[in-house]
Amino acid sequence: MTTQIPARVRFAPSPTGVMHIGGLRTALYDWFLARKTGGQFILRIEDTDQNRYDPDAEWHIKESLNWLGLDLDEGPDIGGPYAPYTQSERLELYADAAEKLIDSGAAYYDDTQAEELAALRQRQQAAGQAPGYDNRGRYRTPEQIQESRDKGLDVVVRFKVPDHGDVSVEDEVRGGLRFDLSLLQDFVILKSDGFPTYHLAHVVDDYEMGITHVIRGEEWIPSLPRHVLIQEALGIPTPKYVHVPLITAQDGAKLSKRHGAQSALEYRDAGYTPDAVLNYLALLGWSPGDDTEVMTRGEIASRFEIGRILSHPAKFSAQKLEWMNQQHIIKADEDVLAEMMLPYLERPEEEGGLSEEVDRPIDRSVVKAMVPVLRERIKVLPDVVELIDFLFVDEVDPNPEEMIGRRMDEEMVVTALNSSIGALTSVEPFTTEEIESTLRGLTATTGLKAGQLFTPIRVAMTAKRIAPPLFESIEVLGRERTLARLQKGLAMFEKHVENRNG
RNA sequence: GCCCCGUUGGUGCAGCGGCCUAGCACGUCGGCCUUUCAAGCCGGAGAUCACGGGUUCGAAUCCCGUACGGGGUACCA
Repeated sequence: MTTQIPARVRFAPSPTGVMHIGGLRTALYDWFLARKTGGQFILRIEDTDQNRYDPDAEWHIKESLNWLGLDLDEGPDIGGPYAPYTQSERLELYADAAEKLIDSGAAYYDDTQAEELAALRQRQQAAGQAPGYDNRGRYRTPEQIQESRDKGLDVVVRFKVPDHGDVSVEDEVRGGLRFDLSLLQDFVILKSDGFPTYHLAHVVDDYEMGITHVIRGEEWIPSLPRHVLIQEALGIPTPKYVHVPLITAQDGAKLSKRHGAQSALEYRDAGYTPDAVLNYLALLGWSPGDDTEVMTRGEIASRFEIGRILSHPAKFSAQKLEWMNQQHIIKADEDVLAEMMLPYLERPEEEGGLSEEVDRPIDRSVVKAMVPVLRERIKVLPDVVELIDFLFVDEVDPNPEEMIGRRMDEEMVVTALNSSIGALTSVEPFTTEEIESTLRGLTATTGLKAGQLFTPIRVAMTAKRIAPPLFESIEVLGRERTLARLQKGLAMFEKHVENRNG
């Protein structure tokens, strides 16, 4: 591996709602780059929009990062050499920068009011012109501005965009980008409430914090020239810009609520493992260059390369995510997997957990014992609930009719149950291996096929047609409970037949 | 409208001028295995590499145009 300069990257969400998978994927790439290069992964909260501020959002963001295991080197809670990491606490910095730009003539105070701007836009549209600010505030005198201030009118700071020329920037995933400045109007950098706009704030902070790579969604490409212009005017360097492609839904549109679960924590609650989500998301817009798909986070981090980020949008596939989750569940460490399953089993019944009659905490040794046969049968963690709930309740209520499997008659059911009760009574030791060889031996003495023998047992034991492998289940259920269920099943079946026939 | 980005089977990717009669994976279909369900294994179907022009001995790969998709055009990020 070539030696690399440690990258300082920041994930800079604005706290306006839940954290969606698009943002999560950006955070992922930040983290991968930082970890691969031995740099720092920083969280910066961009709360410069007071109107859209959502007090729960910051918690949600941190919780999401934490769940995915994206550990921070610097951020609001843990601090760091460039604290504070919340923009609303750094307002002077932006005000200073704005002032500097005004002093140098790169920016100016503008007292054009919102209504005036709206009217302008309306007129432009009515005339079939492109809507946009017409730079009318450029030549206000200090006296005029002061007068507006005295009257309590809104005053903003706008950046003065050159009327001609163009700006060229290098994007790490798309290459050289060129923008015609004659198409760009003067834009606001400091709002009338004293807060900066994104354009000013992120440029100032990225410089102050020594950010080397700005990784963000491609929706930012059109405003790239603004950022470069500010940097030039401030006399600060341009960091490397990395615009990652959007993630879209199956219909090609932006992922939204109607496309199902989309926030990180919803995936957690639905039983996806952090590693699977991490792996799947990483591949949505990046690939290692060969056909490798299932990878650990360490493998991804070491193979991650900015140059291999795709430039076209990716469609989110819930199906492939499920498959990915399954792959990670199959590969996970047994003990870790058992621990991961516990919360889904123990959560309230109405949230999908085990029946209320089962006491919490549940016996984790039961879960642990079943993990080897469960892991390849579930796509998401909560799938285990209905697979092993029969092991936690005192009794089950089987449907006698289901005991009659394919190519079976009633007598076979009775034979199967009777013979297995006899055999299991004396099996010693009561282990999966012994149970299996004993029960299989019954096929010779009873003349039943394996399926004919095991179907009644399965249904009597679990009250299900679909269940985990029998022998393991019997061992875990234990001799007493197994026999009790088989006996009850047999009694139920005989009664059922009696009723039906007579 | 204008500006920007993109376009390989239903989906995600590989491909970086000849090794491509386009490879892998998800999904789908069929088979094997099998106590149910899975997992696993084997095999099949599925792509005029968006379209049209160039450049070249040779293009999915380079250039131009068109179409289509997405993004942007705020005192939102």
